[in-house]
Amino acid sequence: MTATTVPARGLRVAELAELVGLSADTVRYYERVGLLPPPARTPVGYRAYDAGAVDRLRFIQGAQRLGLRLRDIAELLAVRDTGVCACEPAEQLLRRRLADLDAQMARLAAVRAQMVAMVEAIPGADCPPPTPDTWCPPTPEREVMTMLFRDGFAVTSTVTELIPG
Amino acid sequence: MTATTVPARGLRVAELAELVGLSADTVRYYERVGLLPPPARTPVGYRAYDAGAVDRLRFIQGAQRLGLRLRDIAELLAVRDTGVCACEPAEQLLRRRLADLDAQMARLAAVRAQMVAMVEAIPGADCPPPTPDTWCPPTPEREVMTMLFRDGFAVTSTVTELIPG
DNA sequence: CTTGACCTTGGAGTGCGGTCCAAGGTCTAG
DNA sequence: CTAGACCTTGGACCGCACTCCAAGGTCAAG
Repeated sequence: MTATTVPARGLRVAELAELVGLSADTVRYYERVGLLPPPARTPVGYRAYDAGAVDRLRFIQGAQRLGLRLRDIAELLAVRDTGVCACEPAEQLLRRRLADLDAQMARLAAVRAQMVAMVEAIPGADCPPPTPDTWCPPTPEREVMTMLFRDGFAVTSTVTELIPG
Repeated sequence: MTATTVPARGLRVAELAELVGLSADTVRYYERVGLLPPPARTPVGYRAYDAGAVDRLRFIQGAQRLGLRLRDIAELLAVRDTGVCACEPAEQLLRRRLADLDAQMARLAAVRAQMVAMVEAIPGADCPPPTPDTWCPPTPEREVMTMLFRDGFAVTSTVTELIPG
């Protein structure tokens, strides 16, 4: 059930692009790098896409939102195109990406804490002139944040474990 | 109190770089783009850095860990070099960056949830062949994560508010 | 005196994900 | 029939933060 019905003549590149919220250039770019298979052509050489292209682009956009790189997405699509279930490779990719994500979130949490500490420590008008190495205060080691996931998973982070140096 | 004492002859670019964990190329690059002032030179033209350069690089690294771009850091340093307290511009920069950071974390949390949902929904060996638009399951709207900061700040996110489409 | 490790410069290349351009062909409304 | 909006291609360019290169100068050890 694709939202908009595709005319029999096929979609022009700009029409397809607009349907999914990309630029025609981006769609052609995806074709160049192998994410989108070469579409049918009208007698005069215009690209003519069918509904599959819409789904494919939406899939790409979804995967991109998960933080996968085009390179990975291409791999996933290649497997999916086999007709074989793409779940196994997808699961590997997802699990790896999930670990990255958790690390990244922990890092961001630490950074956030340090920034909060710095903002809090900013004095009114009387801060000592350029103390080398800091612009204001050092950050002491302390617990910073707990991430509490609905799936029961939790991470607690401290500043210094994640911001060495 | 800079850890290592700087020889009277000044630090060669590679020595400075090693001291802070960068490459000599990167140090020269920082000079090119205006983050590091042109250092003294030996009679034969070699760069000769003093301890100030070490502090400056550490400052840059710290700011970089906060997610500031070199462009912003240059601005900050320019103000600091005035001799005037850099806190005011720093605070602006930090507050803006803090907002970005919170948004980014919320987005990551939502993405994480969607990924967890997808991984959980992956069937054993019997997943239906390439359903267009998904590789496996859709994500229902649901609460996903609460971030609980030590400073009393909290954010709760749901999937669909952050992953439209 | 030679060898090899450093230093200098300007400029080019990398990876990522696009974005824009020129020169030409096509299609549609008026 | 013409204007203007589309389409085609190959290739150049963007921002970011580096990273590498070539061609030449310098310096310390053996």
